[in-house]
Amino acid sequence: MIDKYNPQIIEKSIQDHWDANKTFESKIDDREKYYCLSMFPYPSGKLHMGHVRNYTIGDVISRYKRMQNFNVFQPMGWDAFGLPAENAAIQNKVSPKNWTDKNIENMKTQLKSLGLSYDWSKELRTCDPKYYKWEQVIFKKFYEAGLVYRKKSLVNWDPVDQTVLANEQVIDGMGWRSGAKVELKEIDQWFIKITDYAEELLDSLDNLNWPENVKLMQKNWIGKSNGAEIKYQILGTSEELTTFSTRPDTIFGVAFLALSPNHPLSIKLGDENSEVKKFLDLCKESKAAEADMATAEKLGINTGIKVSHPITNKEIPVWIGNFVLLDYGTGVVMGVPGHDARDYEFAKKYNLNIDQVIETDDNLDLPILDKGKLINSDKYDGMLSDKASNEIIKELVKSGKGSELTQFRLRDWGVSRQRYWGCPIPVVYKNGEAQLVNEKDLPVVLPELEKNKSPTPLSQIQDFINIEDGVLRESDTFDTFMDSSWYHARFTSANNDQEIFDDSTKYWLPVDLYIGGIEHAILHLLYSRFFHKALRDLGMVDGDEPFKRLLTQGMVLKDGAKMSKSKGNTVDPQSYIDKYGADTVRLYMMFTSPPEQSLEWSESSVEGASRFLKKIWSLIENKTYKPLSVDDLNFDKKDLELRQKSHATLKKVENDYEKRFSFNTAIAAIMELQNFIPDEYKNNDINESSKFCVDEAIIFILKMLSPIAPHICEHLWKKFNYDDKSIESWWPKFEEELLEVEEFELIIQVNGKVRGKTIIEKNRSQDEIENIASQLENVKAHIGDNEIKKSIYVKDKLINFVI
RNA sequence: GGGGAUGUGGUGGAACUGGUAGACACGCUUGGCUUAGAACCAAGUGCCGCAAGGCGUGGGGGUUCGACUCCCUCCAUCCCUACCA
Repeated sequence: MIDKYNPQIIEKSIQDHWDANKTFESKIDDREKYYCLSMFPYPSGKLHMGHVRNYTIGDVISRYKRMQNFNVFQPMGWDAFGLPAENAAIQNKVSPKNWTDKNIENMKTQLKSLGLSYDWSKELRTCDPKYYKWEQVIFKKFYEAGLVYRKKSLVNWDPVDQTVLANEQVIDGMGWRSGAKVELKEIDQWFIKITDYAEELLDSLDNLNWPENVKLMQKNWIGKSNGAEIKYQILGTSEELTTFSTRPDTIFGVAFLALSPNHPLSIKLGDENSEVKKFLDLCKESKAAEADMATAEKLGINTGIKVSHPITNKEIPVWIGNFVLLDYGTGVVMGVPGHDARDYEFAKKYNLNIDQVIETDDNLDLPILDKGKLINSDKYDGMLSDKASNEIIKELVKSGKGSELTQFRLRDWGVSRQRYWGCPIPVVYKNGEAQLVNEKDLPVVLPELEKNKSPTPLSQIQDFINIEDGVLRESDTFDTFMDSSWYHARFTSANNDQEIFDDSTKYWLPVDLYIGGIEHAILHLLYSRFFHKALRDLGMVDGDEPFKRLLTQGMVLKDGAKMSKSKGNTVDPQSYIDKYGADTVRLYMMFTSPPEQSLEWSESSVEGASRFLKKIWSLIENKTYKPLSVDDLNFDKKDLELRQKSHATLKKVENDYEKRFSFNTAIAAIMELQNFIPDEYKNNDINESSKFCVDEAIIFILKMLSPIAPHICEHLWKKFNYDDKSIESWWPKFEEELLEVEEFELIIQVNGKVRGKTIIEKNRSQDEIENIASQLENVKAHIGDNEIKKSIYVKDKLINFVI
């Protein structure tokens, strides 16, 4: 009698067994290591579908690698500092710490119920002083290495709440809580010189086994551009305005210069002129986010100042433009309306000259953005853009009005946050002068909040910031991207209180495979790469890159949209785990979409996944392995076909798991194999050769499926009783000679359309093939009386007659 | 605004290197089992057409003997845009 498949019972008992035996704790040994890391979650309270998908992918690969005899390290931890904890604390009157701790506890239980093979003995949480102590140490070392400095920069300021707002907290220009009009404000902040590594961050992308789109995004983000620095003398003074341009070939088309509203000259003019001041104030009613800046209506004001063109000496007006960023280039743009879309829009609006200085073959309407041939450019007329740029730079160098310059779009990393729930920046100010806290005095511990008191920025906690007369503590915390830039390395030495990294770090790093959401393609991954390189230069880690291979998973959607509380379209994974079991949820996640694409949630497909596991269960549950030797058996055609299918499936699944991360097609192949087993083979009273073949298929199916559905496979493996080892202790081998077939299906096309199919032996000559193909009735009918002009033969695949 | 992706039946997807479009599932239809339903089993299922056949991978154009795949162009959706993580 077949027992019913009851996932709740078997999953719980196997998970308890894993826990009790510390099955997934890793130790250094002499096997090849494999460090498989999934991006750790922000402990928001509950797992969401994106987590389930991410962590299932990582677990499938970890389990597969373990079966391939790799020494696998798969840790898990918590990105535990951040804004949501502060918001929840204000809303629910609990401290951010308690809220976070409770969430972690809950989510950890959920992760365990998914059967994820984590080494929990290395668990980290970034809000733990034992963790962030080392972050403060790193910051100090960066400071000593000259990578840290202070400068003013813009933030979203809520004048009512008197706080700095994150971009997402500014809604339609208003503070989300106060509703007050948000303004840009300049404050002093700590910066890390990521730009020192811009060139290397760009160059070493080439060697990474990462998706091309991610590498491209990083490349564009770093944004190396070659151009020129060009100086314009301000008329009536000896002062100059310096601009950066990637298109010096368009210099004869300059119609205006535009200053950033935050440029020192703009601020000076604002102090002198109330109209300018009004305009600068207007520019402050913006949001710091680039997308908002770039889509805002282009506005400007003429300063009345004029500069002289460095080549023609013509007078050029200087404007202030709200679209000019202080942080990029020199904060001054040379406006060439004929050949730049933004400059064109600006010039149209304010009736400035629009001159064409570049000509191309196909473009007629200005602005012409492509390179081409110069016109209206004096002695450079007729020259091509690239050559002209070089010549013009030469002339500017000669006259001392310019030079060649390479610029990066990448800006230094502002790490200061004016918040409570973050890692304190280990600095004190003695009489206003910043000093790093001594290493022996680290960590600077985040002060606890008074009971039932909402969190406030550290600057308002007097006991914390006032140390003694004339000595104040820094009140900013670190950007949480700091916390997540080095956790992958700390996992390897998680329990070492004496050193940040140790011999284990040397053994496990780099991460062999890093898995996480595509939304982290730029910031988190770039910061982590930078950290790794900076730590390397401090002699703290080896190698140039932290993540050898990267897998970016797509979003989990419902009704075509990202699941979110505000849209009310969330699906709670836990209810599905409770109802169907972890194996079904894991199988569903892996089967429904390839990992890199977005996944549309579908209720009924979960049923389908569950149905497949039930089929596997009823196929195997009442069967036991029978030891037989191939040499004593005589296989008939059907037996051999099944063996061929089993081995071909194993080969395909290996390729899909390893090379393509294509779990959906691997599962489809396993389903095909399961469907391929003849019904009569499913009985227990069959002859020995058939028994051997069906046993082989069962062994392969369980082995291939176990990384995805580990509980049911482990359970059935034990019952099947092939050996007394865990199912994860070895991976089967396919036999290449079984895969060789003598026949194939020839496709016959006439003018590229399929008109016939026939099964024939391989390795025939083209003449033979043509002969056979043209005999087929349907092919004959389509050729008719027409002459065959040409025939194309693709060996052992198809023949195409062209008439 | 800029950067990066995606678009294939009623649905999720497959086609890996330019060579059979729709594997594998879901759903649906019909039949079996059942008092009935659920579950399960079997057959069918891209669209139009009685059929022969034609059409078909977001729209339009191109390259090729042959295009989901390569090129141009347009449209829609999603991700990132430096203080959400």
